[in-house]
Amino acid sequence: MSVKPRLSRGLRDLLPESMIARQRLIDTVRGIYEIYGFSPLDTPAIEYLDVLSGSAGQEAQQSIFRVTNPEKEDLGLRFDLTVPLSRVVSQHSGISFPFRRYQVAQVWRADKPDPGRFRQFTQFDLDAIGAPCGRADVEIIAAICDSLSAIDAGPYLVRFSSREILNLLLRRAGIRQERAAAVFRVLDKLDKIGLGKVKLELTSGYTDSSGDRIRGVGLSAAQVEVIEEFLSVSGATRSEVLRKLVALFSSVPDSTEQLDVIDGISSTLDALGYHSDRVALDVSIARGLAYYTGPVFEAVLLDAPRFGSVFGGGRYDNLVSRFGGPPIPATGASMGVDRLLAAMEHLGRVRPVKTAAQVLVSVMDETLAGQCMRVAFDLRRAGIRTEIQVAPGKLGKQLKRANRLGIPYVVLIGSNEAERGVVTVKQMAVAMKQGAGIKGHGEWRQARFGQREVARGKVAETLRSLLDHAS
RNA sequence: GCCGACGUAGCUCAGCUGGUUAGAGCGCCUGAUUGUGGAUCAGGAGGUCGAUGGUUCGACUCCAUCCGUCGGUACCA
Repeated sequence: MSVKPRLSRGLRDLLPESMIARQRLIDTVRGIYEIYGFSPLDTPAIEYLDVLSGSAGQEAQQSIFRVTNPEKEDLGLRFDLTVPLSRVVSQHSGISFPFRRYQVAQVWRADKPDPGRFRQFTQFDLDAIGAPCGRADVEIIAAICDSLSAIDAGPYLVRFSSREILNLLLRRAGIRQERAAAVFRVLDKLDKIGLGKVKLELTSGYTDSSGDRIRGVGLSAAQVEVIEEFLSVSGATRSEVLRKLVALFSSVPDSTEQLDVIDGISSTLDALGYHSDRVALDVSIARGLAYYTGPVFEAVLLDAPRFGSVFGGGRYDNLVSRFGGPPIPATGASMGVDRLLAAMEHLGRVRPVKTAAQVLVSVMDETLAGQCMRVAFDLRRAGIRTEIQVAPGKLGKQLKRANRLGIPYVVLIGSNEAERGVVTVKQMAVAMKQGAGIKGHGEWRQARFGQREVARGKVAETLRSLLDHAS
């Protein structure tokens, strides 16, 4: 009885066609983070369950994939990279702060999968631990911008706000701090469900179209009015929004100090060239997450708003202290690699590439295979990504393979070439263009479009110049 | 998690109110002067009809449960 090949729910294979674009994106972003002087970190996929679940509520524990080991300990797969990071900085006493690291790795959540949302997915995190509010947040936001620009994701907007601004709102509206998490979670949905439903959910709740009862937070009408007034604060620039916030919160004690922090971040961003057209102060950004304590931010692709935020992050000054010791100020952001790729694919900004190979060295005649191999290795040593035909087959089949995989050049070495110490270089695209009008099979075959003979010693040089001109 | 729809070849689907050997297009493989992709033509492979149980003389078709997919909603550290 054979085993049926299959994958469990929410898991998927990433075939070469997906992996090539993905790795290029990751390489590009890694380059940005290294330019910023961040260092790489890796941690195990498996952590102790209590290490993972401490920070999150019990509802969060449900989405942890549980595992065990031969010692029968309770373990789980990491659901993000921030919690393992806070373990690392608490556990390794030799670490010197600020600890600025990046990490790209798989994480797992046992949630219901949705389009573009899987149970195993990749996050690319950038964090600075031991960095108080200010420059560290600025450089995280700047790195988000530089990454989105570098990967050519199209127009984007980083929106940021601050938990402290939201706390001012709570004080102005007379909402107790214990309700903060519930209120923020509802506010975070503004984009998705609109003001009307947000207001309902903040008060009495409502019954949605599927008949599901949505529980309300139970605020008073007067409190919701204050929130609505706050949410209507907007402006063309960050400084305009800030001016309005200063006016709005003038009656709340200490509000200017809190808003000065945001003002500082905003003006530094301006000085560095990150202006309001791509980094907006948007008071509706709450981030659902409970552990944020200061600035919070997220990024969307403006042409693909339905994919939601492709970066998310914020300041979490208390997270590390749950492993004991003093609070360590920290800030960071996480790129949703899968979501970002899905959005860019949707926008046609990811060119599908089936293979990394630029050249296929065909093998027409097994007795000449040695020569073919030598040519292939000459190309490889010249830095040209080269596949050599490793399975037997007719030339037609080999060309078909190159065509299908999108390999732009094929090197042909048969007895004709071998006798004269040359090889034939075929440019697949040129041949396709030249043969466009041809109807008959025989004529097509004999025309041998897009081919040129090159001396054996010049193959690498020739292909190098062809490739350079093509790109 | 909850509500709803759906599940037939690798993909997109057809299959009349239950009735013999389940079809098409695309894709794939082979071939059409043995050293040439494409187009065209000719062949071919591939499905225990999502799984299990039930109703029936008989089930791809009806029923139940499970699994999965899609849509909505919730969640998203």
